[in-house]
Amino acid sequence: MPKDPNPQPTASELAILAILWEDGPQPVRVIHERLSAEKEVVYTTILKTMQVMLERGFLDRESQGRKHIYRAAIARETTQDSLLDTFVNRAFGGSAKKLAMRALGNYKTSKEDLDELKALIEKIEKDQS
Amino acid sequence: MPKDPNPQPTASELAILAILWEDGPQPVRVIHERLSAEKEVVYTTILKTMQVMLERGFLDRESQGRKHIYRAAIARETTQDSLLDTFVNRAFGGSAKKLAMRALGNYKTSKEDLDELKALIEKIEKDQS
DNA sequence: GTTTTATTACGATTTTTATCGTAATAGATG
DNA sequence: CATCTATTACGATAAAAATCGTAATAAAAC
Repeated sequence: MPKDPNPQPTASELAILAILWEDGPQPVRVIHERLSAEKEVVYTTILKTMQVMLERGFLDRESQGRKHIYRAAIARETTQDSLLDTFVNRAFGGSAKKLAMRALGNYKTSKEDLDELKALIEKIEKDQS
Repeated sequence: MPKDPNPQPTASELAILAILWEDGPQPVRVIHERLSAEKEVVYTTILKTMQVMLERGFLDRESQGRKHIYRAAIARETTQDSLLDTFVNRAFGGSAKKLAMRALGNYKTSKEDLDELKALIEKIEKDQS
Protein backbone atom coordinates (compact mmCIF):
# COMPACT_ATOMS: atom_id res chain seq x y z
CA MET A 1 0.00 0.00 0.00
CA PRO A 2 1.36 3.38 -1.02
CA LYS A 3 1.41 5.37 2.16
CA ASP A 4 -1.01 8.20 2.67
CA PRO A 5 0.49 11.31 1.09
CA ASN A 6 -1.34 13.63 3.44
CA PRO A 7 -1.75 12.04 6.83
CA GLN A 8 -3.60 14.10 9.38
CA PRO A 9 -3.49 13.84 13.14
CA THR A 10 -6.66 12.73 14.88
CA ALA A 11 -8.37 14.79 17.56
CA SER A 12 -6.49 13.09 20.38
CA GLU A 13 -3.22 13.47 18.57
CA LEU A 14 -3.91 17.11 17.96
CA ALA A 15 -4.41 17.70 21.67
CA ILE A 16 -0.94 16.32 22.26
CA LEU A 17 0.59 18.33 19.44
CA ALA A 18 -1.01 21.50 20.78
CA ILE A 19 0.92 21.15 24.02
CA LEU A 20 4.19 20.37 22.29
CA TRP A 21 3.77 23.27 19.90
CA GLU A 22 3.04 25.62 22.72
CA ASP A 23 5.53 24.54 25.34
CA GLY A 24 8.19 22.75 23.37
CA PRO A 25 9.51 19.17 23.82
CA GLN A 26 8.17 17.26 26.80
CA PRO A 27 8.23 13.79 28.31
CA VAL A 28 5.07 11.69 28.24
CA ARG A 29 4.60 12.40 31.90
CA VAL A 30 3.97 16.07 31.37
CA ILE A 31 1.59 15.54 28.50
CA HIS A 32 -0.35 13.09 30.59
CA GLU A 33 -0.62 15.49 33.49
CA ARG A 34 -1.81 18.30 31.27
CA LEU A 35 -4.43 16.26 29.50
CA SER A 36 -5.63 14.58 32.67
CA ALA A 37 -6.63 17.96 33.98
CA GLU A 38 -9.34 18.14 31.37
CA LYS A 39 -10.43 14.54 31.13
CA GLU A 40 -9.27 11.63 33.21
CA VAL A 41 -7.16 9.28 31.16
CA VAL A 42 -4.69 6.55 31.98
CA TYR A 43 -1.00 7.22 31.53
CA THR A 44 -0.41 4.37 29.10
CA THR A 45 -3.16 5.61 26.84
CA ILE A 46 -1.24 8.79 26.21
CA LEU A 47 2.01 6.89 25.95
CA LYS A 48 0.57 4.53 23.37
CA THR A 49 -0.87 7.38 21.35
CA MET A 50 2.49 9.12 21.35
CA GLN A 51 4.24 5.96 20.24
CA VAL A 52 1.81 5.66 17.37
CA MET A 53 2.42 9.29 16.50
CA LEU A 54 6.14 8.56 16.44
CA GLU A 55 5.53 5.81 13.91
CA ARG A 56 3.30 8.04 11.86
CA GLY A 57 5.99 10.68 11.75
CA PHE A 58 4.08 13.26 13.76
CA LEU A 59 6.60 13.17 16.60
CA ASP A 60 10.32 12.84 17.12
CA ARG A 61 12.02 11.91 20.32
CA GLU A 62 15.30 12.10 22.07
CA SER A 63 16.51 9.87 24.86
CA GLN A 64 17.67 11.71 27.90
CA GLY A 65 19.02 9.03 30.15
CA ARG A 66 16.21 6.58 30.15
CA LYS A 67 13.56 9.23 29.68
CA HIS A 68 12.19 10.06 26.28
CA ILE A 69 11.63 13.65 25.38
CA TYR A 70 9.11 13.99 22.59
CA ARG A 71 8.76 16.89 20.24
CA ALA A 72 6.45 17.78 17.37
CA ALA A 73 7.87 16.67 14.04
CA ILE A 74 5.29 18.51 11.98
CA ALA A 75 4.82 22.26 11.95
CA ARG A 76 1.77 23.83 13.47
CA GLU A 77 1.07 26.05 10.49
CA THR A 78 1.20 23.41 7.80
CA THR A 79 -0.83 21.06 9.94
CA GLN A 80 -3.48 23.69 10.50
CA ASP A 81 -3.55 24.51 6.82
CA SER A 82 -4.08 20.90 5.95
CA LEU A 83 -6.84 20.47 8.52
CA LEU A 84 -8.45 23.69 7.43
CA ASP A 85 -8.50 22.56 3.85
CA THR A 86 -10.20 19.32 4.77
CA PHE A 87 -12.66 21.09 6.98
CA VAL A 88 -13.69 23.86 4.61
CA ASN A 89 -14.40 21.28 1.95
CA ARG A 90 -16.16 18.86 4.22
CA ALA A 91 -18.37 21.31 6.07
CA PHE A 92 -18.57 24.46 3.99
CA GLY A 93 -18.57 23.23 0.44
CA GLY A 94 -15.12 24.67 -0.09
CA SER A 95 -16.13 28.24 0.59
CA ALA A 96 -13.51 29.92 2.76
CA LYS A 97 -15.60 33.06 2.78
CA LYS A 98 -18.64 31.33 4.23
CA LEU A 99 -16.46 29.74 6.85
CA ALA A 100 -14.82 33.03 7.76
CA MET A 101 -18.11 34.86 7.99
CA ARG A 102 -19.60 32.22 10.20
CA ALA A 103 -16.58 32.20 12.43
CA LEU A 104 -16.76 35.94 12.92
CA GLY A 105 -20.50 35.95 13.38
CA ASN A 106 -20.47 33.22 16.00
CA TYR A 107 -17.60 34.26 18.21
CA LYS A 108 -16.98 37.45 20.05
CA THR A 109 -13.94 39.10 18.55
CA SER A 110 -12.09 42.05 20.02
CA LYS A 111 -11.86 45.36 18.22
CA GLU A 112 -8.13 44.89 17.75
CA ASP A 113 -8.64 41.53 16.11
CA LEU A 114 -11.36 42.90 13.88
CA ASP A 115 -9.08 45.71 12.77
CA GLU A 116 -6.32 43.27 12.06
CA LEU A 117 -8.69 41.25 9.96
CA LYS A 118 -9.85 44.31 8.09
CA ALA A 119 -6.25 45.24 7.37
CA LEU A 120 -5.64 41.79 5.97
CA ILE A 121 -8.64 42.07 3.69
CA GLU A 122 -7.52 45.43 2.42
CA LYS A 123 -4.07 44.11 1.79
CA ILE A 124 -5.47 41.23 -0.22
CA GLU A 125 -7.67 43.56 -2.23
CA LYS A 126 -4.72 45.79 -2.96
CA ASP A 127 -2.56 42.89 -4.07
CA GLN A 128 -5.30 41.62 -6.31
CA SER A 129 -5.80 44.77 -8.29
CA MET B 1 -26.58 5.51 28.75
CA PRO B 2 -27.67 9.13 28.47
CA LYS B 3 -27.55 9.84 24.77
CA ASP B 4 -25.02 12.23 23.33
CA PRO B 5 -26.43 15.74 23.67
CA ASN B 6 -24.51 17.02 20.68
CA PRO B 7 -24.05 14.29 18.10
CA GLN B 8 -22.15 15.28 14.99
CA PRO B 9 -22.25 13.68 11.56
CA THR B 10 -19.09 11.99 10.37
CA ALA B 11 -17.32 12.93 7.16
CA SER B 12 -19.22 10.35 5.10
CA GLU B 13 -22.50 11.39 6.62
CA LEU B 14 -21.75 15.00 5.88
CA ALA B 15 -21.22 14.23 2.23
CA ILE B 16 -24.71 12.77 2.12
CA LEU B 17 -26.22 15.68 4.02
CA ALA B 18 -24.57 18.14 1.66
CA ILE B 19 -26.49 16.70 -1.26
CA LEU B 20 -29.78 16.62 0.59
CA TRP B 21 -29.32 20.18 1.79
CA GLU B 22 -28.53 21.35 -1.68
CA ASP B 23 -31.02 19.44 -3.76
CA GLY B 24 -33.74 18.50 -1.31
CA PRO B 25 -35.10 15.02 -0.47
CA GLN B 26 -33.78 12.15 -2.56
CA PRO B 27 -33.87 8.38 -2.72
CA VAL B 28 -30.76 6.39 -1.88
CA ARG B 29 -30.26 5.75 -5.54
CA VAL B 30 -29.57 9.36 -6.36
CA ILE B 31 -27.21 9.85 -3.45
CA HIS B 32 -25.29 6.81 -4.52
CA GLU B 33 -24.96 8.00 -8.08
CA ARG B 34 -23.74 11.39 -6.99
CA LEU B 35 -21.17 10.11 -4.56
CA SER B 36 -19.96 7.40 -6.90
CA ALA B 37 -18.92 10.07 -9.33
CA GLU B 38 -16.22 11.16 -6.90
CA LYS B 39 -15.19 7.88 -5.39
CA GLU B 40 -16.35 4.42 -6.29
CA VAL B 41 -18.51 2.97 -3.58
CA VAL B 42 -21.00 0.16 -3.41
CA TYR B 43 -24.70 0.98 -3.27
CA THR B 44 -25.35 -0.80 0.00
CA THR B 45 -22.60 1.13 1.72
CA ILE B 46 -24.49 4.35 1.13
CA LEU B 47 -27.77 2.70 2.01
CA LYS B 48 -26.39 1.41 5.28
CA THR B 49 -24.92 4.76 6.16
CA MET B 50 -28.24 6.43 5.50
CA GLN B 51 -30.07 3.89 7.64
CA VAL B 52 -27.68 4.61 10.46
CA MET B 53 -28.23 8.31 9.97
CA LEU B 54 -31.96 7.71 10.23
CA GLU B 55 -31.42 6.02 13.58
CA ARG B 56 -29.18 8.81 14.72
CA GLY B 57 -31.81 11.35 13.85
CA PHE B 58 -29.86 13.02 11.08
CA LEU B 59 -32.34 11.95 8.44
CA ASP B 60 -36.06 11.49 8.04
CA ARG B 61 -37.77 9.51 5.35
CA GLU B 62 -41.05 9.12 3.64
CA SER B 63 -42.28 6.06 1.81
CA GLN B 64 -43.39 6.72 -1.69
CA GLY B 65 -44.78 3.45 -2.84
CA ARG B 66 -41.98 1.12 -1.95
CA LYS B 67 -39.31 3.72 -2.44
CA HIS B 68 -37.93 5.67 0.46
CA ILE B 69 -37.32 9.33 0.02
CA TYR B 70 -34.82 10.60 2.53
CA ARG B 71 -34.42 14.15 3.70
CA ALA B 72 -32.12 15.98 6.08
CA ALA B 73 -33.57 16.14 9.58
CA ILE B 74 -30.98 18.58 10.88
CA ALA B 75 -30.43 22.08 9.60
CA ARG B 76 -27.34 22.97 7.63
CA GLU B 77 -26.62 26.09 9.64
CA THR B 78 -26.78 24.57 13.10
CA THR B 79 -24.79 21.59 11.95
CA GLN B 80 -22.10 23.81 10.50
CA ASP B 81 -22.02 25.89 13.65
CA SER B 82 -21.54 22.83 15.76
CA LEU B 83 -18.79 21.46 13.53
CA LEU B 84 -17.12 24.84 13.39
CA ASP B 85 -17.07 25.07 17.14
CA THR B 86 -15.43 21.70 17.45
CA PHE B 87 -12.94 22.54 14.76
CA VAL B 88 -11.88 25.94 15.98
CA ASN B 89 -11.19 24.48 19.39
CA ARG B 90 -9.47 21.40 18.15
CA ALA B 91 -7.23 22.98 15.56
CA PHE B 92 -6.98 26.67 16.36
CA GLY B 93 -6.99 26.79 20.11
CA GLY B 94 -10.41 28.36 20.10
CA SER B 95 -9.36 31.45 18.18
CA ALA B 96 -11.96 32.28 15.55
CA LYS B 97 -9.83 35.17 14.41
CA LYS B 98 -6.81 33.00 13.67
CA LEU B 99 -9.02 30.60 11.80
CA ALA B 100 -10.62 33.37 9.77
CA MET B 101 -7.30 34.95 8.89
CA ARG B 102 -5.85 31.68 7.79
CA ALA B 103 -8.89 30.90 5.69
CA LEU B 104 -8.65 34.21 3.89
CA GLY B 105 -4.92 33.99 3.47
CA ASN B 106 -5.01 30.50 2.00
CA TYR B 107 -7.87 30.74 -0.43
CA LYS B 108 -8.44 33.07 -3.30
CA THR B 109 -11.45 35.17 -2.51
CA SER B 110 -13.26 37.42 -4.94
CA LYS B 111 -13.42 41.16 -4.45
CA GLU B 112 -17.17 40.93 -3.85
CA ASP B 113 -16.70 38.38 -1.11
CA LEU B 114 -13.95 40.45 0.47
CA ASP B 115 -16.20 43.49 0.49
CA GLU B 116 -18.98 41.49 2.02
CA LEU B 117 -16.63 40.34 4.72
CA LYS B 118 -15.43 43.84 5.37
CA ALA B 119 -19.00 45.01 5.69
CA LEU B 120 -19.67 42.30 8.24
CA ILE B 121 -16.66 43.34 10.26
CA GLU B 122 -17.72 46.95 10.25
CA LYS B 123 -21.20 46.01 11.29
CA ILE B 124 -19.82 44.00 14.20
CA GLU B 125 -17.58 46.88 15.25
CA LYS B 126 -20.49 49.26 15.14
CA ASP B 127 -22.70 46.99 17.20
CA GLN B 128 -19.97 46.57 19.77
CA SER B 129 -19.38 50.21 20.47
C1' DG C 1 -50.32 -14.73 -11.73
C1' DT C 2 -45.50 -15.76 -12.59
C1' DT C 3 -41.07 -13.99 -13.56
C1' DT C 4 -37.95 -10.37 -13.50
C1' DT C 5 -35.81 -6.38 -11.58
C1' DA C 6 -34.87 -2.72 -8.56
C1' DT C 7 -34.67 -1.49 -3.90
C1' DT C 8 -34.31 -2.07 0.94
C1' DA C 9 -33.07 -4.96 5.16
C1' DC C 10 -29.81 -7.23 7.72
C1' DG C 11 -25.73 -9.16 9.29
C1' DA C 12 -20.89 -9.50 9.03
C1' DT C 13 -16.29 -7.91 8.25
C1' DT C 14 -12.61 -4.61 8.07
C1' DT C 15 -10.30 -0.58 9.42
C1' DT C 16 -9.20 3.00 12.36
C1' DT C 17 -8.96 5.03 16.71
C1' DA C 18 -9.03 5.01 21.63
C1' DT C 19 -8.18 2.78 25.70
C1' DC C 20 -6.14 -0.08 29.19
C1' DG C 21 -3.46 -3.87 31.77
C1' DT C 22 0.70 -6.37 32.43
C1' DA C 23 5.56 -7.03 31.71
C1' DA C 24 10.09 -5.29 31.19
C1' DT C 25 13.67 -2.09 32.34
C1' DA C 26 16.57 1.64 33.72
C1' DG C 27 17.75 4.54 37.27
C1' DA C 28 17.54 5.88 42.09
C1' DT C 29 17.87 4.71 46.95
C1' DG C 30 19.66 2.57 50.61
C1' DC D 1 24.80 -4.72 44.85
C1' DA D 2 19.98 -5.49 46.07
C1' DT D 3 15.58 -3.41 46.22
C1' DC D 4 12.32 -0.11 45.01
C1' DT D 5 10.11 3.10 41.85
C1' DA D 6 9.04 5.53 37.82
C1' DT D 7 8.88 5.04 33.01
C1' DT D 8 8.49 2.76 28.68
C1' DA D 9 7.26 -1.43 25.74
C1' DC D 10 3.98 -4.43 24.15
C1' DG D 11 -0.12 -6.78 23.39
C1' DA D 12 -4.94 -6.92 23.89
C1' DT D 13 -9.45 -5.13 24.00
C1' DA D 14 -13.12 -1.92 23.06
C1' DA D 15 -15.53 1.38 20.37
C1' DA D 16 -16.63 3.72 16.32
C1' DA D 17 -16.88 4.12 11.47
C1' DA D 18 -16.81 2.37 6.87
C1' DT D 19 -17.61 -1.14 3.78
C1' DC D 20 -19.61 -5.04 1.56
C1' DG D 21 -22.36 -9.48 0.48
C1' DT D 22 -26.52 -12.00 0.70
C1' DA D 23 -31.37 -12.31 1.60
C1' DA D 24 -35.87 -10.49 1.45
C1' DT D 25 -39.43 -7.93 -0.79
C1' DA D 26 -42.29 -5.05 -3.47
C1' DA D 27 -43.35 -3.33 -7.85
C1' DA D 28 -43.14 -3.83 -12.79
C1' DA D 29 -43.29 -6.44 -16.94
C1' DC D 30 -44.89 -9.96 -19.38
